[in-house]
Formats: sequence, C-alpha cells, structure tokens
Amino acid sequence: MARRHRAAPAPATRFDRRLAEILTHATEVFCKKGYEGASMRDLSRASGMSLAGLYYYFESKERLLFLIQKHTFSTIVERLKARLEGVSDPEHKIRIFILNHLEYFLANPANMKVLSHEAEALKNGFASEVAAIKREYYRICVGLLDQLKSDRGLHFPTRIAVLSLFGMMNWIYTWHNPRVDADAEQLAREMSDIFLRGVMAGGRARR
Amino acid sequence: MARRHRAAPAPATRFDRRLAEILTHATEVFCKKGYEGASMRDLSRASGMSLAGLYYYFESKERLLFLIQKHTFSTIVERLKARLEGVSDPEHKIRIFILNHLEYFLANPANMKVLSHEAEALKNGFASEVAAIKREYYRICVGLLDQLKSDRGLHFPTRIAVLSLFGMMNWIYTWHNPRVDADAEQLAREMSDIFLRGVMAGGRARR
DNA sequence: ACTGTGTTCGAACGAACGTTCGAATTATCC
DNA sequence: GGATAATTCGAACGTTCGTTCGAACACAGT
Repeated sequence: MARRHRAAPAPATRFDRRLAEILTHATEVFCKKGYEGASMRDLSRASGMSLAGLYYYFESKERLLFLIQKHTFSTIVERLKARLEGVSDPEHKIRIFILNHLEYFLANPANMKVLSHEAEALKNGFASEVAAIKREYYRICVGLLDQLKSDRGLHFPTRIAVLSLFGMMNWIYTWHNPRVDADAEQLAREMSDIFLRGVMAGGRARR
Repeated sequence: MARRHRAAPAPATRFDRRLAEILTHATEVFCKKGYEGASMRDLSRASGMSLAGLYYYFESKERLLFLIQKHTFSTIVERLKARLEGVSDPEHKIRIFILNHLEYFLANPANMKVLSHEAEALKNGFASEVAAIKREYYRICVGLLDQLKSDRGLHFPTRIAVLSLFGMMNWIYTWHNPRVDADAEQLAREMSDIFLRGVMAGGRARR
C-alpha cells in the first residue's frame, strides 16, 4: 500500500529500482507498438511481471506513459543546462543544444520516440505537466536563437527556425539506422552546419 | 457484393463517391484520436453510417487507413511531378518541392498528419505499397539535391540533408496553427531560405 | 406489380481491453 | 521464529474492440 514520494535523489529504494526496470521495458513496448497499441498484457510479458503486479507500481497505463515522458524530458533539459553553463558564444551554444539533443536521442532511441510520437496521448493533468517541460525546452532554444540574432544582426523568423530545428532533430526517430548512419557527434555537426548556415547566411538582407 | 476496380478515372460511381466521403470523415477521426485509438464505432458516428454499413465499402479498418494514406501520398507525388515539369534550375526545383509539400500540408492537415503520424500502423502488403510511394518521393528529392550539388560544386551529405528537410516539413503537423502562423507560400519561402542557404553556404569547403 | 441488384442496418459474435480484489508469497526486523 | 509490512499473483470484473450475418430497404428495368 505504501507509495514513495522520493525526496532523496540518490539512494533509490527497492521500489524505485523495480519501477525503473518496468519503465525501461514499457518504453520498448510503447516504442514498438505505440501507446494505444500496447496492452497491459504486453507490458506484463515484457517486464516479466504479472498483469496485476504492475498495478502495485503505478495506478494506470496513462500514468506509466507520463512517468516515461517526464523522466526522459527532464533528463534532457537537465543535461542541457549543465552543458550550457559557462558558454557564452551563441553559435557554440546552439551547437551544444543540437549535440545534447542528438546524443540523448541516439543513446535512448526508444525513450525519444515515445516522447516524440506519443506527445498527444496524455490527457489533462498529465499532458499539462509534460507540456510545461516542453515549453521550457522550447523557450531555451528561442533564447539561444534570439541571442544569435542580436549578436550578429540577423533577421530570420525565430519561431519558424526553432520549430524547423526541432523537426530536423525529432524526425530522426523515423529514419535513423545505427548500422548505416553516423554517430551523434557527426550527425550533430552536419545538422548544425545546415541549420546555422541557413539562419546565418544572407545576414541582414531579407525581403 | 460488387466491388469496383475503378479503371475509369473521371466519372466516379456512386460507390466511389460515398467511399470518398467516408474516407474524409475517417481521416478526421484518425487525425484526432490516432489509428489505434479510433474505433470503428467512432468512424461510424463521424460518417453517419451504421457500423455494419461501413464494411460494405472496405473490408477492414487497416485497409481504410491504407486507402487514406495511398490516396494522400499519390496526390502529393502527382502534383509535384506536374509542377516540376519544364523547370530546370535545381534551386528553383527544390523551392517548388517544398512549396508543393507545404501547400498540400496546410490545405489537408488531417490527411498529412495521418500520413506522417501513422506511418508505422500498416502491416505487410499494405505497408509495402505505401512504402513504395514514399521511396519514390524520397528519391525525387535526392535527385534534386544531387543535381544542385553537381551544378554548384557543393559537398553536403545528401541523405542527412533530405531527411532533415523532411523533418522540417513534416514536423509542422505538431505545431502549425492557422490562426497565428503564416500561409503556405510564406512558410515555404522561409523554410526554403533556411534549408537552401544551409546546404549552399560554405560551398566546396567542408571538413 | 415483380425481379434483381446495390445499399444499409440491428444484433450479435468471440476476443481482447484496463482495472480490481483478496489471497498467497516474500522480505524485514525484533 | 513469529509478527508486520512489502510485494506478487490468479482469477475475475464489466466494457469495448473489430468483424460478421441475415434481413430489410431503395431503386432500377421490365
């Protein structure tokens, strides 16, 4: 009957560790079959726990997806902030932004596909909490681009640029094949080149 | 019991017209609730036809999705080919490619979301037939970029560029709001600027 | 009015769905 | 080793799923 409300960050109780295992297996299933397409029985099979046993760790299938998305997104934002610390050149910052995103993407493809592809699957409270993290992540990127614009006197449309960048990066889950495609560093370099030259070339002259 | 195998292109029998109506309504439902999340009863309600009546027009829910995806994708490719005819400048051709994609996207957002978001929902025969059209569309874009590369002596990675471009364009279904965002022409111009400058700036010098 | 074909529907099928519950099992601490 | 709490499970709940079937309806042409 006890449910932990984890204040301590590090120790990780048995409960938390087992929950994390289930989350990992569930992520793979959601990735392969989609949130709606995956049944609780699929999750039970994948995690090696009985159907009823799963409900000791979370109260609904929706909350399980929520836990996956929130953890994934929080981790990305957290790592990004740490990497941006102390860096001041806006171009360098954007390259870090892209590299951070792609590194996590290729290291945790199932997590990122579930985050990208099942973005509309949550409802009400669950949806808004993930949306808040997404908004923060979006605003960070807007901030970096605005800084680049004012530093270099550029005049591209920020919103379109940011969302195009997200599209470039998030679409990866539909095509990346680790056996034929480059690693995160090279991919990030190539995408950064295309994107940064795209917004920086042409400079002040527009329309 | 009769099922038309439409050889005539124009006349459109009553059967074909009614089927097209159902497809339109079904597209909206798939768009809103997802393929797995939409039930046949949802489709019945949306199209104003009884649950059993739907099966007179198609033999399964999966085939319904297939018909939607195939028609949407075929239309895009067909329009693209018509628009590219007679154009020889590769940059212009790529701008036409992007404009064609975005115009259709914003004019038929539900169709394009179902095409983009439910790309993995079909199985076996259905999946491979749509995949064939996708491959053709992809190869056209590769051809345009290769032509641009050889014409201008550029050295960007084609595959990454094409897939980044698709990401930029297809991601739109996650954010475009007709009340705040520009129309297709302006959007296409902005994305074309970012993308084309991205692959053209820097020129021959890479690495 | 009659016949045949195209179209629609109510009712039902078995299967699978998410979730619950009480009992059984396992770990923890005195 | 016995008491207490944490964890797991089999079995079942009521609901909804995609699909089927035979009867009913609509509307030709005769």
